[in-house]
Amino acid sequence: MIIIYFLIFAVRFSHQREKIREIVYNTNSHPTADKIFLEAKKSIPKISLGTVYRNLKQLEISGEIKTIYDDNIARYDWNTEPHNHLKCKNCGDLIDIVLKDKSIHPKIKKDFKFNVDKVEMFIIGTCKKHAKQT
Amino acid sequence: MIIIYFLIFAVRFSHQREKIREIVYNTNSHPTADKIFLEAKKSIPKISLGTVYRNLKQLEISGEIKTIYDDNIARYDWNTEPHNHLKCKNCGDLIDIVLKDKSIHPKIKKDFKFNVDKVEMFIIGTCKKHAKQT
DNA sequence: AAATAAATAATAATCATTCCTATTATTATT
DNA sequence: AATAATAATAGGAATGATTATTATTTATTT
Repeated sequence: MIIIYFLIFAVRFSHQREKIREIVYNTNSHPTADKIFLEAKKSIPKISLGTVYRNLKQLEISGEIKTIYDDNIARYDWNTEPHNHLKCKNCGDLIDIVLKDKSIHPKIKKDFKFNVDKVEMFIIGTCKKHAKQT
Repeated sequence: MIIIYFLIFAVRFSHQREKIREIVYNTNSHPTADKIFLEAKKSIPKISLGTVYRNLKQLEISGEIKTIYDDNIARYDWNTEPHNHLKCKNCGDLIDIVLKDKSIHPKIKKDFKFNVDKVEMFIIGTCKKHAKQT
């Protein structure tokens, strides 16, 4: 027996979603849902936090943004290309970096029989603004 | 002027803390606070979740255990040596691995003027139990 | 054994996030 | 342009993880 599901999912235009997308795409600091909410409020005063979360999830599903977890809170990133983050323990800033080294993938596959999809890396330390001179 | 602070912090014995330490040290699955709480309850029925969290934090501060964040919940690890985790997206299991390659430290220091303390890496994919054959 | 102060149990509070529902807004159809 | 269908919203309640509060208990010192 063959069962075919058609999931018809009509995504309609919404001003709120446009604004949320615009905010994420214009922010480099990996904002939290709350930051996005406060920013969106400036132009859409009645917007609700639930709307922000719902649309962020939808934008993530459609591949337009990426969610990253910093300790236990979600942050949102316009950069959907594979990349990693430096986190300064002094200022909390997240800095995007691209490490193009893919050599660990085959190594992990060989050593642990584990198929790697993606590597989420948080490199913790002190950024140049806060480093003591060495 | 020289100011010297003596922070006298008398840590007293407690059965609850001993049990919590014992549970973490005998569990390889990176248990959550709740799991530890349920396990501790078996021998200390009146233990409270607050006690579990308070002691886990204290054990973390004293360097006896390590906290890792898996998406948005905290897990606890007896392994305080630098290591990383493979996370299977099917079963959610976390597998400890040690990647001894420290070559990214000087590279990041050079390229980004960023002093690396530690690298937290979550390698997401499918473990051997759940991998399709390739 | 009495005095002390750290640790606890129980519970309230908080914070991020998700869920619920009556209402509103977008889009397709007449 | 009006109508119908239904996706999206605002507002608020609910949830789940974690932290804070406080009266009581317990380990240690005197």
